[in-house]
Amino acid sequence: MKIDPNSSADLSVQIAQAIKDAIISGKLIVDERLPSETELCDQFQVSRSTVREALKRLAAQSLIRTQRGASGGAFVNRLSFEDAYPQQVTTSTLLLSMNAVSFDTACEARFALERACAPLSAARRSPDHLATMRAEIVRQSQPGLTDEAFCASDVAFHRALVDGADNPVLSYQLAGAVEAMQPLMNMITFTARSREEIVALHTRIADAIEGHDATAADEALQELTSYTLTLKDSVMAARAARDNR
Amino acid sequence: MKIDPNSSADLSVQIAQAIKDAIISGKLIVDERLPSETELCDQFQVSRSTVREALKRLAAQSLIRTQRGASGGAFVNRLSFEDAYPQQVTTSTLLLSMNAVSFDTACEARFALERACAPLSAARRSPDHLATMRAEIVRQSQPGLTDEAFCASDVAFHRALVDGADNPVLSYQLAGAVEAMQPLMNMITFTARSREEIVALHTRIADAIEGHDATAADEALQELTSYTLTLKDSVMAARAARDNR
DNA sequence: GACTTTTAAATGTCAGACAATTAAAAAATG
DNA sequence: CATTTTTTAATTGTCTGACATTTAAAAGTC
Repeated sequence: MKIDPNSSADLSVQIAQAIKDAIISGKLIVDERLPSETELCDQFQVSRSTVREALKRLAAQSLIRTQRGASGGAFVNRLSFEDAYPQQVTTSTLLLSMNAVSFDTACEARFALERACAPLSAARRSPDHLATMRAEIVRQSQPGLTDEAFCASDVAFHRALVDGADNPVLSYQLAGAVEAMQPLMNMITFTARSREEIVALHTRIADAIEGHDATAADEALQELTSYTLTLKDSVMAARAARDNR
Repeated sequence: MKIDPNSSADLSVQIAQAIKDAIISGKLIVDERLPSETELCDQFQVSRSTVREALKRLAAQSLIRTQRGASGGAFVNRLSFEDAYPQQVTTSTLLLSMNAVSFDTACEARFALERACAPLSAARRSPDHLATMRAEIVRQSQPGLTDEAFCASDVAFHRALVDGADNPVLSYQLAGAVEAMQPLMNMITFTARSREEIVALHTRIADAIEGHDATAADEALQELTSYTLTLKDSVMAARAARDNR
């Protein structure tokens, strides 16, 4: 691991990159201990603050973890799917909010990806996933539910659908797409009528998944997509009318 | 923005989280300047090193950028899709390599997601995307190409297919799935025969996309999926035979 | 007015100290 | 000898103060 003394980049950035490269290339393996901060100072010929800033950069990306005390230090972290989920969700959420991604675009992406999972889920879903889906449908049918809770349950339902595909890579990728939609969905206030419709479609999806019927699941998902867009259009139209009043 | 003095978490972690929350919740908006390091020291009642470590954590996640000099400081960064791509690819790559995700699982995820994009791409692809796909097919047909270059071109082809859907959210999500597969694909050494087959399938895909034929594109992608798995199986079998010799 | 110089504010880096934590070694205890 | 307690040393976390570097704005010069 070496840094370029002629580079204009900050030293802590260069050091972080050097260590990151070593991890990606496999020169540093999971759970391996990095040299102590003092040793890294010697190695890179920089002060401890600089080394520490580099290490904090890596820690922020879950590439390393640190432990205090004797025989402590920085260790290469096994990047687990569990760790990566929330980061993926945060990033996706910020991408949507900061780049003014339209509801239609986000919705299209979400349902396109979800429809990709549905056939796999229909083939492989466990009783557990099915039970989760059914439970969320029950929750969604309860009258007193707030809009936020309804949306949260919606997310949980779709997460279960995706997880039913039993492919951690898909679940990870979809986590961002599905959960990041929640703030956008929250903007829609659901009437009793629309909730009923959504619950009906969710039930159709759950039935299809239970019956290993990929085609029926796909159809229901497609209808849910267009219904969601219809709903959004009517909410937007109503708002526009109110604002012009 | 406040931190909990009773928390056992590192101060720099708490401060980073407080600022992150402010960004996510919208209390700090894009391009807004954060207080200077000295001001943050006063505000959180900690030393400058601690504040700096917190800021480096945020910078590592592209949430802020810093500028030196007068009227410099830390600014809330607009998280662009371009910035998020490489992070997504790195994370996905590490997830695959550190969690011993099987080739089959990764392959399934990749093609499932790609098939989700294909119909949209067939409907909306620009001449530009089509030209890229054709150009990569030509490159893949050249005899002297190394396996690495062939795989890189393969990735470029599929990226163009995905980008043809003209949905930045999809492109972002797929970047991880498609590019992270490259190291795994590199493990397969492509014979002249298999390259021919792949180029033929790519041509069928490009033709279908050009003709706005979603069904044909999907069929070709499905065949490409099973061919890829066949190829991997034969390579693995050949290796096993060699090792037992 | 256009150019140059100076200044001040901000981040980047360094050096050294002490605090807090923790595992292991050493000592005490039964 | 086995177990518990104490000590020690290594390591990260935090603080303080200094200086270097960069940069935009202000001041000065022609």
